[in-house]
Amino acid sequence: MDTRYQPELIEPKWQRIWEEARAFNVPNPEPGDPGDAPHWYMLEMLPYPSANGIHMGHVLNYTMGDVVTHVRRRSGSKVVRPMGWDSFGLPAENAAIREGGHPREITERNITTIRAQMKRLGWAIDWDREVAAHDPAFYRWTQWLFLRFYERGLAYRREAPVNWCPNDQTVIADAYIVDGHCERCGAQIEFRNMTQWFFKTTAFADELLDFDFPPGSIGWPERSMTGQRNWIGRSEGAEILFRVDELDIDLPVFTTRPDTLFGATFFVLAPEHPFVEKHATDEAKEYAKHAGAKRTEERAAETEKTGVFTGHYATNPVNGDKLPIWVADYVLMDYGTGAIMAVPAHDERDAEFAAAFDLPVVPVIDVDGRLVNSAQFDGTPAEDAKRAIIEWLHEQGRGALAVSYRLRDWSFSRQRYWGSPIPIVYCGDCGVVPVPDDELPVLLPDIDDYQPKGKAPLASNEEWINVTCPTCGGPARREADTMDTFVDSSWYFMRYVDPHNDRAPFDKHVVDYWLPVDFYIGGIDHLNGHLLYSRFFVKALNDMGMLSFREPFAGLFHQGWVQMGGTKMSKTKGNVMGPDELVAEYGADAVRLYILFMGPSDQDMEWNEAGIEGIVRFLRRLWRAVHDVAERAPAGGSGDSPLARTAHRTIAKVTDDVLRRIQFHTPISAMMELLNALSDDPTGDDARFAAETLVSLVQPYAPHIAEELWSVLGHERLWEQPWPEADPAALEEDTFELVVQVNGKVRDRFEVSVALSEDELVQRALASERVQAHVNGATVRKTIVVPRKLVNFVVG
RNA sequence: GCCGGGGUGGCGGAACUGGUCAGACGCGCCCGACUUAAAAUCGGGUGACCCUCGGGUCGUACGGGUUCGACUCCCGUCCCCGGCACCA
Repeated sequence: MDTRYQPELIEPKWQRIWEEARAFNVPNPEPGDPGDAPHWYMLEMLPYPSANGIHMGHVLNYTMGDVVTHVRRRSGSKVVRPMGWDSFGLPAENAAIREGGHPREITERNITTIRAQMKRLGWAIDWDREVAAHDPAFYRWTQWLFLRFYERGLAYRREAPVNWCPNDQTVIADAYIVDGHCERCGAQIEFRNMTQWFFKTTAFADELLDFDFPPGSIGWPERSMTGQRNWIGRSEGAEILFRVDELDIDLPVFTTRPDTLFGATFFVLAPEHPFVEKHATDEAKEYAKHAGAKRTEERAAETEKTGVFTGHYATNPVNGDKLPIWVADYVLMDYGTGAIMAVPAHDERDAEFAAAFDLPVVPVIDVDGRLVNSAQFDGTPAEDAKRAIIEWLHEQGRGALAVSYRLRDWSFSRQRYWGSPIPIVYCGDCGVVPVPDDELPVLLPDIDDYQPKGKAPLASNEEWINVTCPTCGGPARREADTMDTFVDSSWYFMRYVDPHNDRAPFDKHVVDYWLPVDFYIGGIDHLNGHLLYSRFFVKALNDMGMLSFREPFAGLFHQGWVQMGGTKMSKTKGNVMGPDELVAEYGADAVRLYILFMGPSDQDMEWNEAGIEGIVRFLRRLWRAVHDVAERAPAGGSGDSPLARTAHRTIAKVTDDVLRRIQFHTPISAMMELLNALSDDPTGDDARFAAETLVSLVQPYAPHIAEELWSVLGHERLWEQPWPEADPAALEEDTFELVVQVNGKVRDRFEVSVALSEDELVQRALASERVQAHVNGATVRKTIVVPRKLVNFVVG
């Protein structure tokens, strides 16, 4: 028999067997299935089909998902684990511009490559459920969902300042801007006023703050929930009306500090505030024009406060003070009301402004946190004063409790070609007209010129753009912008469970059966984008009655970045390391094990190929040991040997780490320890049991070698064998190593029976010569006994 | 500034509810076996310092504290990473 470990032979063999056996295809429940059998939705963020294929970050992500998939499957759950393609988007379009060809051809070529890479890694994916965002059978339903949002006012069009990427020639969502730069290409983002499509994410701002998962869910990491809450940025305060008497209008302000209302000494408007254009002096208008053109980051970077008096005064409703109205760029139009009451005594920014323009400062809170200079509120603690002043304002009809959010609506129209068309036409008579459902999908036409020119490439396709109005039959034009690819990824995980449905995006019963997703693995970079948008989609669709859950992802895990040279692998940085060469050299099993063995999977790791040798050695030793056992070890076994107990301990450790602790590297260490123990005694009592256990535990990590060795041990179809269970009796030890300390320092250790009483333990401990040497005749002041662990004598 | 996560051998890291001389497992390195040799493989060693070779002292960013006992809990300091940030 050839006993060399040759992954290049066994891996394709088992991959073929799994495919033929349809080992990992999982059908949906039959109609009428109550759905009470355990099931599990394992999801990993779908990949963009890059021309570079997948890199080690993907390998980490999908191997983690694979381990969980196998363990859950074999633990008795029906596990759905699909795969698909985030296949719209800029890189393919840019490649088409650069190198010619059609984005569709480029994308589909990449998908073919990546699918083969994925299959070569042996991931247990249900390929029957594969979906692709650019497939008309998929984007038909993306468009259909858009129309449902549109009908409810959750998708709308307005002119607004938006983030423009001058390099990609399109609008970018807030969540994908990093330090004022395009997250994708790195170009500096500009500020433009454009008519854009928005999803009304703010409609769910409050609800998005709560994370309400079904009982028993894994839940989200604390930092992720905190991160989204920060992004939403809820502030409680008051909206207060200040009257401009000479113009007979009210200017509302939002403040979180209504208790400082008596300290307001001036009033400031954002440069974009409509009041400025209508009522301010020419000088103030001129200032606003320049200041308003600057981006928020530029404004924040300015060290000196700037501003101009508008020529008008606002009346403080609480004391009748006439406050000069200024326009200054430290006030932002897109937060609160775009206007503030300035309280220089208690706000740093207002203080700077007051200092720069020599404006008065009136303190209204003393060192004890009580109000002063505040008439009838003097002496009230600030916290109480907030309520009291709001109440007073409310009675006067000059203010009310108010909540403000940092979150803004999601602009999702893109001025590029390779995305789903937005199913809207513009009619001279009827205005904005949605394309009727039975005309979906609005197919993305083939065009010759993808070059962005500051407007959508589709806009110049006269043949496509000119249509008849669905309402009146008159001439109309199609919307030429396409949808952000994050619209596709906001619902793909629901299409996965019902991918061939041609009557609806998905069947309610099917999504309600599988969702919410039990475990979702993906990068934390999508926290305020994709993950927030998906939650928004689910809440909206729940309101529409299309599904019964309120959260899409009941368990979330962020893998760390696989880095090279200290930065995350990415095409733009040119530090991408793919799995192909490694798989060819060491085999898929070794690559899978190694990427998980590198460290805690939620922590960033520096790619370093050197350590893979250790994993290859482990696999070779496993191979030899199991063959050795198969040939020489006796059948049966007492089940009571130290080796058997080690095997049971390993089962408990691996299971607990993977399922509860979500830690993938320590199980590998534990399996190495078991192999070390087995290698020491390959023909002993319970060697066969230990070998079978080890192979069974290795299977989720290294399924090919496990399957091969399982057959060497005389068994079949390991992938559907029950996950091993640790025998509690075997975990119980008859003896334990008693640690004896004197003054907290270990002085002796020896095996004792677990049956000994505390007194007996103390007697044994005192009997030790080493202990006596340290007690040395002194008085034992105190004795601490920790059952099954130690005895500590406090002496002296 | 606010919020979150960290700091353990030459390296990646372990120690899960304060309790087995902290350092599992692996990499690297050193020594040895096998070999003409190398590779592969196998065995041994590997926190620091001291040592009469029995062992001893110190050691988990730093300084304190709680405790019989602290990598683990508390207070303070330094540093690193991430999120939010002229958000009123």
